[in-house]
Amino acid sequence: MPRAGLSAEAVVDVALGLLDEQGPEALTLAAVAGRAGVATPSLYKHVRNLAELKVLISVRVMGELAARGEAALLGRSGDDGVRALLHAYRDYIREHPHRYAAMAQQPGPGLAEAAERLVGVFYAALRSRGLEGSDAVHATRCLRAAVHGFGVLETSGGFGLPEKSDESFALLAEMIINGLP
Amino acid sequence: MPRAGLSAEAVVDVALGLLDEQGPEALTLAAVAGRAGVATPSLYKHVRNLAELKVLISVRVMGELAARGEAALLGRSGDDGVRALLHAYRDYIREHPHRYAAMAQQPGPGLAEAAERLVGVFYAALRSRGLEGSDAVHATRCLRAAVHGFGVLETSGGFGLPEKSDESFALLAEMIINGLP
DNA sequence: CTATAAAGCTAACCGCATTAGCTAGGAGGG
DNA sequence: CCCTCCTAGCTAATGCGGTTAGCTTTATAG
Repeated sequence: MPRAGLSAEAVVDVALGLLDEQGPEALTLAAVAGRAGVATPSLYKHVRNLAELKVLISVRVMGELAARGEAALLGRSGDDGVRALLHAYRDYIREHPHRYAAMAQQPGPGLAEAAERLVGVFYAALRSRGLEGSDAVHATRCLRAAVHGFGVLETSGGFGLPEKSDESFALLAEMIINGLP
Repeated sequence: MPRAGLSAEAVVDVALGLLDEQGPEALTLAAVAGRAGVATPSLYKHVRNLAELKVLISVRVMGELAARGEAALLGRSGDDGVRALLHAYRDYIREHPHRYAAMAQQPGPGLAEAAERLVGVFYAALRSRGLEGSDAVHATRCLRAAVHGFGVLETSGGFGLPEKSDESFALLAEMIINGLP
């Protein structure tokens, strides 16, 4: 019988597939192993345990999100840049709700670098808007809070009424942009 | 040996204590039973299963939060009311971070009523500020998103830098209040 | 004083994470 | 071409948490 040829990266790939298709409940080592065509304990050759797998997933997702944000910022500056970043972030959440939900965690060890890059994107957008230092720190928090909160509420079904959530988000984005110091 | 004299309410009380002191990981039927001085399966006489216990916890927390908001709104109107509501909400999250984290869920059956009351508080604040109908719906979403996002980021350690988060929150609140239609 | 509904208990099962220790594929050196 | 060694993978086993079934006991109503 040929080997499966796994690796930590491959395990994360499989786990992300599972996450996207069946949600966070389904993210179990047994399920990942099954989908990878391997017995459960074999995963431990590539990943220390479930907790570490989750960290690796977070790192991957933070990277994707940061890349989206950086792309949105390309060639834009000022309010336009901030607006594009906010919308790019929210679009990602809508495309991969489970992936995003699996990310929101404390900045434990191993996550610091990826988290820094992600926050850096917000910081960069605000710098091009003319904010620096303490002002930028506070503003970054506001941007992150708004977009994170909106994404969570939207994808977890918190918006029951028929009003279009696109409109709600546009309002939120403009409120924040116009309110920046 | 005398009976423990449990009830669904009492089970929720015990569970909340556990949640507050040891976080969401520790919220296990075994732990609740132990703290209540009862064998694990005995809990099933009061609660259908763990999922239902979590729903009951959510209902309780939503109620507490709604009560806080209603109290903050008493005797205030317009921007003042909205500001007081936002701060009251955030204060609750800081006082009971685990409790709040355990609440954020989809509006499944049994939660609808409590969720409605909670959303109603936001709606009321906005009405006194002069918003109605569709405008109020969009604005409610913005308020909830901002305060939820900020609370989650703040309590999960997302704000690493030394800048005071009180200041950040005040900025967010004012940005939103000034940006209301 | 007794009958009954409810509260509690023990025993047992299942799924999942994790560990220990064995087996075998396959690459590198002789 | 064969031997050796590393390591991916396997099986077996443990422990914990949730859940179910079925028995026992308490307390209360009649």
